[in-house]
Amino acid sequence: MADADVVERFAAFLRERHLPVTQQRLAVADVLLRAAGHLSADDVAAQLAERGERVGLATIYRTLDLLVSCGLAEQRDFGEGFKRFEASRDVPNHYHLTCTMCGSVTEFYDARIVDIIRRVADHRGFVPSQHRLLVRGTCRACRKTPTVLDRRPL
Amino acid sequence: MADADVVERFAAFLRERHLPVTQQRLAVADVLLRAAGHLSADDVAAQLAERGERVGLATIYRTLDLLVSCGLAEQRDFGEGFKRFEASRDVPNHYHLTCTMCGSVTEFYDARIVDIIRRVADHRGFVPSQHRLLVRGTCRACRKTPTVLDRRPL
DNA sequence: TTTTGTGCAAACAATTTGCATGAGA
DNA sequence: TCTCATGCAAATTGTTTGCACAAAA
Repeated sequence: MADADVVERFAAFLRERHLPVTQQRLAVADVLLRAAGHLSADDVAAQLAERGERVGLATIYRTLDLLVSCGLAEQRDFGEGFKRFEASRDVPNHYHLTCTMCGSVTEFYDARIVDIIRRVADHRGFVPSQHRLLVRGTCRACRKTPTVLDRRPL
Repeated sequence: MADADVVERFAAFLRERHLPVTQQRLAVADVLLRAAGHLSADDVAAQLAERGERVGLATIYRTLDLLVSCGLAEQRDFGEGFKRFEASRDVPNHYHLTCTMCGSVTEFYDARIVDIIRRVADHRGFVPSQHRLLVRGTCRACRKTPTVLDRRPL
C-alpha cells in the first residue's frame, strides 16, 4: 500500500462518519502512518514541531485514539510507563524483540507460537482473543558494549 | 516452602544488610508473599487496612521495591496502567492467560516457547534476557456470558 | 545515639477532560 | 449556521520524593 493512501483512507473514514477532516488530524495521521517504528505521543508531538505544525498534545492523543479505533494504527504497551502507537500493517500479529541498550525494536512472527497458545488455551476451555510476546535483551550491534542486566518489569 | 519462611527470609535479607526490620515491612511482606495472585499496591493497602494494620502507601511502594530487589517478589505489567506484584515461586518463567471478563489470571509454561525464542533471537544475533507472553481472552467460566471483544492494548 | 524508616503532603509524568473559541461541512 | 474540533489549563491516576518526626540497631 502506498503511503499516501493510508492518510487518504483515514480522511475517508472521517468523511464517512461525517467527522471534520481537519489539518491537525491529517498531520498526526501523516506522521504516525508514515513512521516505521513505535511512536509515543511525545514522539509525534516532536515530529510535528520539527515540521512546524502546531498541534496541541490533547489533540494528538485524541487523534491517535481515532487512528486506533478505525484500525489504521495499534496501541502498544512496552512497560515503559507510557503508550506507543504503530501503523497497522498487513502482518496480523507479530512479536517484539526490544534491545535494552539502544531501544531498537525488531519484529518477528512464528506460527508455532499461535499454535501452542491455541492448544494450551483449548485445554483449559479458554478462548484467546489477543496475545502478545515481548522479548527483552541485547541486539547484535550492542553486544560489543558491556551489558548491564535490565531489571525493569515485563 | 512454608509461608512463614518467606517472611523470615525477607527479615534475614534485611538484617544481613543492616537494614531495620520494621513492622510495616513485615506486614507488607506478609500480605504479598502469602497471596496467591498478582496484587497491585492498592490491593496490598486494602488488605492491610482490612487487618487493621496502618501502613502508608509510600511505605508500601518502598517495601514492594525491596521485595523485588531481594528476589522474593516480581513486578508485572499487565497493561492496566499500574503495576502488580507477585510472590516469586520456583516456577522460573511462566505465561499468563488473563480473562477480560472476570479478570482471573491463569498461568502456564511451555518449554517450546523458550526454544522458539532462542532460535529466532539467535538468528538475529540478539541475546534475550527476559521474555513475557500475555494472552487475553475469555475463561471457561465466563464463556457462557455473551462476549464483548476487548480492544485494550496489549 | 546514630542510622534508616515512616507518614504526609507536595511533586511528577502520562493522559484525560471541561470549556470557551474556532474551523469544517 | 450548526456541529464538532481545538487549545489551554485544570483534573486524574499511579507512583515518587522531600522532609520533619519516630523507631530500630
